[in-house]
Amino acid sequence: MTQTPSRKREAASTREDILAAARRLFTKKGFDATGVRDIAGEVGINVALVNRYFGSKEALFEEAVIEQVTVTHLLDEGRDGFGERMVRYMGTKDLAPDTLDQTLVFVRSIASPTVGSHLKQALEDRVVAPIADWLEGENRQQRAALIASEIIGFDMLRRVAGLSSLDPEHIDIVASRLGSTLQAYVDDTTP
Amino acid sequence: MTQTPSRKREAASTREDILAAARRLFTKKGFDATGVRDIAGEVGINVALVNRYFGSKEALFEEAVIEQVTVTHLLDEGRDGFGERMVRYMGTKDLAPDTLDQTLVFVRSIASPTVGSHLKQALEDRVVAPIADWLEGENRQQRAALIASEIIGFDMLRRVAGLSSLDPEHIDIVASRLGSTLQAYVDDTTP
DNA sequence: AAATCGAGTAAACGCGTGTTTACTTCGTGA
DNA sequence: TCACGAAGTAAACACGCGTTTACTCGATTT
Repeated sequence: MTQTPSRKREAASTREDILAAARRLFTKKGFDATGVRDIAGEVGINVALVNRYFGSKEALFEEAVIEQVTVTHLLDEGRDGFGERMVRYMGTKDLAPDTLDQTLVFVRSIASPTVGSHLKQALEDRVVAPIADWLEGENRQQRAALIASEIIGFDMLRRVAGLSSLDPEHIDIVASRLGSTLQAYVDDTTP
Repeated sequence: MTQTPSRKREAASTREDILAAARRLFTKKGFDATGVRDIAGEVGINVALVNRYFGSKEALFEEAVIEQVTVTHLLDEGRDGFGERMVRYMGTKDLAPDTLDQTLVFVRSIASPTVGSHLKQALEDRVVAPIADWLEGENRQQRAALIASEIIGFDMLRRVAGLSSLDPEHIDIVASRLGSTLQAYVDDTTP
C-alpha cells in the first residue's frame, strides 16, 4: 500500500506552480468561484500549502493577479494607429487563455465582496491613470476612462458573454469601427 | 414569552415582497453574494418561504431578473439623438438603486456558475437582437453588439468600478464624446 | 362551534468553504 | 551518522450555504 507519493519537495517551484494555477483558475472562473482545493488539485499538492505559502486565498489573489495588473506594454507603440491595433489585439485573443488574462479576471471578480475593491483600485491606479498620463490634450481623465470602458466592455461581451457577432471572423468590421472610435479618443477629435 | 409575531398572512403580497427584495439585493450584490436568508430577512419572513413560493433561488432569479430584461423602452424615442440621450440617461443613474438595475445585475452576476449562462442568453435574445432589428443598414449585428458593449462598459466602470472621472459632474464632456460615438454606430457613419 | 387548509415558523440536514493543527517525510549540515 | 528544520500530508474545525421536514397558527367555511 503506497501512500500518495509526495511531491518534488522544492519550495520555490511549488510556490510558482501555485501562482500559475491560481492565475489560470482565477481567470477562468473568477475569485469567488475558485476554491483553494481547486488550485491545490491542479498543482497536485495538499490544500494546506496554499495558506502556508500565501497566508490566505485573498493574499494569493493579491500576488497572483493584482500585482500583475499593468497596461504600459500596450502604450509603448505610440498613439499612431492605437485604436485599430488595440482592437485587433483584443478581438483575436483566445477565448480560453491558460494564463492570467486581465480583462477576464476583472469582469469575473469585480463583484466579489472580498477582492472587488482591490480590483477597482488597481483599475484606477494601474490602468486608467497610466492611460491618462499617456494622453495629450484636454479631459484626459474622462478620455482615458472611456478608452478603458470601451475595451473592457468589448472584451466582456465577446469573451465573457460570448456574443458570436463579435467573433474574430468579423474582426475587420469591428476593427474599423471600434478602432476609429478609440482613435478619436486618443487624438481628442470629436467625430 | 411572545413568539416572533407572524406576518400579514397574505400570500400574493408576500410573493411580491420577496420579488422586490430579491431584485434589490441581486442588483446590489449579485446572485452568488446574495443569500436566501438575506432576502428573507429584508422581507421579514422565514427562509423556507422563498423556496416555497419559487422553488429555488435560481428560479427566483429567473422570475425576478431574467424575465424583466428588456431594452425596447429605450428604443421607442427613435434613432435621432439616441447617442446623447442614452449617455445622459445612463450617466446620471443613481449609484445605489433600490430596484432592479439591468446593467448592475448583469455585471455582478455574469460570472456566476449558476445563472451566468441565463444572463448571456438574455443579453443576446432580449438586448442585442432587438437593437439589431431596430437598426438600419449593414452589419446590424456587429453595430448592435458594439452599442451594447459601450453602454454596459461605461456603466460598469462608472457605477461598479466607481471611476470618479465618470461622475455626473462630467456628464457634458462624456455625453458629447460617447454620445457621438454611439450615434455613429446608429447612423452607420464611420467617424 | 368544529373542521379544514394554507400561510408562516423553527430547526435541522447535507454539503462545501477557507483555514488550522498535528503529524510524517525527506534533505542536509554539524 | 544523526539530529534538525523545512516540505508536504491528513484530518479536522467552524461556519455559511440552499434546501427540506415537521410543526404551529389563524382565518375562512360549513
